[in-house]
Amino acid sequence: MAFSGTDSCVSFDFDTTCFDLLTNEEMDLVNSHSVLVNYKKNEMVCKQGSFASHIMYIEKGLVKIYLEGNPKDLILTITPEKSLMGLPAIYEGNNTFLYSISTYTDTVVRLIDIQIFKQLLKQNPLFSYRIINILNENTAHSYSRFFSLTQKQLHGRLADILLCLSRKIFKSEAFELPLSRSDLSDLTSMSTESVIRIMKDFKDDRIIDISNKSISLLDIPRLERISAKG
Amino acid sequence: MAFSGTDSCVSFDFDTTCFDLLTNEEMDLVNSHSVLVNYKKNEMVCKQGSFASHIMYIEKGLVKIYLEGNPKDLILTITPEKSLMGLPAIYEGNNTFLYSISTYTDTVVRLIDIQIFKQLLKQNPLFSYRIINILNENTAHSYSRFFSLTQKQLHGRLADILLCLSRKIFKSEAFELPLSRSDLSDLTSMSTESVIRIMKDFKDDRIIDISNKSISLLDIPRLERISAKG
DNA sequence: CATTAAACATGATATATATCATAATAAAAT
DNA sequence: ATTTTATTATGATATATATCATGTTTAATG
Repeated sequence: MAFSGTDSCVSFDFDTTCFDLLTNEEMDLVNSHSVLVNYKKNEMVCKQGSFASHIMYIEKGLVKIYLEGNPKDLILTITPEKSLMGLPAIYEGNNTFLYSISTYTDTVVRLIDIQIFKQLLKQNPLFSYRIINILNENTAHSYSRFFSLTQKQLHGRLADILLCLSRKIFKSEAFELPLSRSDLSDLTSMSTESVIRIMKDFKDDRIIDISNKSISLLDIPRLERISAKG
Repeated sequence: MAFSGTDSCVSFDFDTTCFDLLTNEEMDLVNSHSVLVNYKKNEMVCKQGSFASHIMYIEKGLVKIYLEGNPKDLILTITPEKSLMGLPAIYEGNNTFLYSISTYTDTVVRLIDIQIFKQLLKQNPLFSYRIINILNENTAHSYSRFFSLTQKQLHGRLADILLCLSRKIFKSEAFELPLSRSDLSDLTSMSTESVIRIMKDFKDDRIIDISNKSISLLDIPRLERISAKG
């Protein structure tokens, strides 16, 4: 597949922030117009469709960004710390959140006044150039997932997600998964039962090992082949 | 469905260009570093994965932007004139086209040197602010389609596309469709036969009328209900 | 104009995947 | 600790949708 495989994943690399490009005065402005908020596990950080008064930056924690659906949600990305969220709300004429966000772990989020953020974009072109880079990174990621979800079948989609959780989020071949099977199903656009069955297939074939919430990828080349095949 | 319906569509509204925000000197720079190219029907304008030396602006015509897949492509958008394309290639470290583009009609494209475009972004913050708006519009559109393709079934997906072609591209309830059934299938992520069958269903139910390449939407409220229901 | 190729159409069949039903665990709450 | 609730698990069945086969119409080409 032309658009296959390993980058068809969950989140993006860009964890250098954009804030190093601000002057001291601009940084002061950010600090004086932002607040730190602590969220507990499974709390909602923002609600799709509501007015977006702020841009969010995860200082610490892990969240999901998702579209709300009936009966099933669609998780767009799992996003770790040092990430900006809510950027698409910077759109003249409709300042609402495109998606909902909720936490998997206790999470610290910096909420930055959107007007201040817009002002910085308008006055500091290197800052906005960096933001354009981040937006484009997100777009690339989004297309990659788009392709995975629409062109691959169950095994390929789940392989994509497992590879990406390992590489981009937990940066290890073995990790404790805070997501439920139902979350994995919202991430791969399949039923929860299918997630469970395919996890079992992978386990029976010694491609992964699972015990409760612990997952370890035993045969990554094989997972990559499954991902590439579709 | 929370993310249902009418904006789950093919292209975006933003046909005000960004070039009105440039100074005369900047506009001169654009003109001296861009070329107009004429493409015939069914020609490729850019190839996914190749180096992106330029940003593209459609002066006239109609194109598809798509991800190449095997065996099937995934059409991301149908894009009419006065649109910028290739913006995601503005990404430090990997200047390649994320997608391929090819024409449905004879098309005139302005190719703008990407280095000049980047320079303008870095020196003119209002220009880059406008580009951020365009990127965010594209993101909103992309999520909306993402939702449609992953959460709705065939009838809903086709209804979405028909509504959007009518509203956003042809701006009429009756139009000549330059896309083949196979294109509609790449757009809705279903088989060509399914497109044909569902078009027939819609015709039998007097929701649309089709004769050869002419399509007219007879019962838009009904199409909207089909779209909303999934 | 004749010929070839492409697009459209339709029925029969196969299959991937969801849904439903019912347990068995594990986690949370009283 | 014990009840309640959520999560994981597994088999049987249903169904949406793709695939295959074949024919027809439309468009392209020599």
